[in-house]
Amino acid sequence: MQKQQYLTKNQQIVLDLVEKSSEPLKAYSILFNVQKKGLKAPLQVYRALDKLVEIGKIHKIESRNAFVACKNSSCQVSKATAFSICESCEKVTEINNSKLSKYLTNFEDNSGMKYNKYNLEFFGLCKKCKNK
Amino acid sequence: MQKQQYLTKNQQIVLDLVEKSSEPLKAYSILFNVQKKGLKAPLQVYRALDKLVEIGKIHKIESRNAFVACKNSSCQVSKATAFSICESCEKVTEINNSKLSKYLTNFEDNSGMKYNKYNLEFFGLCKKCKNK
DNA sequence: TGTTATTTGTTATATTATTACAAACTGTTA
DNA sequence: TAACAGTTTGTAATAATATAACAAATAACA
Ligand SMILES: [Zn+2]
Ligand SMILES: [Zn+2]
Ligand SMILES: [Zn+2]
Ligand SMILES: [Zn+2]
Repeated sequence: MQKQQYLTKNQQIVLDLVEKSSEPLKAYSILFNVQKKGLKAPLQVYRALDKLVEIGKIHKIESRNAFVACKNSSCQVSKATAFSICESCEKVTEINNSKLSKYLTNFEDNSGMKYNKYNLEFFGLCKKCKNK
Repeated sequence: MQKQQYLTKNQQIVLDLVEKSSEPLKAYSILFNVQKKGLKAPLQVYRALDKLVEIGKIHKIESRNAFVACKNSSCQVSKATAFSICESCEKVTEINNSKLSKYLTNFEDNSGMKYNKYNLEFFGLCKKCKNK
């Protein structure tokens, strides 16, 4: 059998919720919201999240321990991700900038290490919060 | 009184331990190791860590929930950090590359957001692990 | 069908981090 | 000095995040 093509029921339930959300969701907030759909234990949510991250349908915002749906159709896997995070309202946006991704994907330093993945988080104030 | 110049006792104890370590340390591992020095509760460690991160003496590796001492003398505050992380042996190195930091510090996208901070984590295999 | 691998359900537990509040210490000023 | 304000510390309790272990159900397929 080749790599999974379809999402399992639990994965789909979790993905639907994350995609509907306008803000990053935390695992236990997801759990609370899918309990009526039958996912009763943390592990069921974490398993779904793990798989969805692996296949690039969602990303984890590491500094917030929260998850967002990928809005970037060219982002099939979670191996080159960049986000902007407002430190006031906590709005998170996935950055889709080909120059940036090219620059980082090709980045090499003198450590002899070959990078195959990166995650970048920018922090600041969004337009709205800046003007308050 | 102006901004704190000297570290408190607890901060110094925690910093000493993190600086001595060749690998990122987790908060509860730090706690275990400083208990003989009198820091008995998680909060004492977390408070020290928070302050040390704030003043740039240490950095948090977000994807690992672990802390490393800053090896970069020009890095007074934790507002522009980049790390390479080996996914096999978990070795972490702070990247000190002025081109990269200049590029990211000056990065602007079309969101109207002004960034004042970023954190970048590269993943891959270090030289040693690559040749296994 | 029987066999294997994957996914799921369930309980328990481990790990990471914060709240709340009282006590001790530090520097300032009446 | 004594009162005070601000900061740091100690302590207990608890919240929030994440994983281990194992049995049951389901899916792929020879
Ligand atoms: Zn994406
Ligand atoms: Zn904002
Ligand atoms: Zn540094
Ligand atoms: Zn390695």
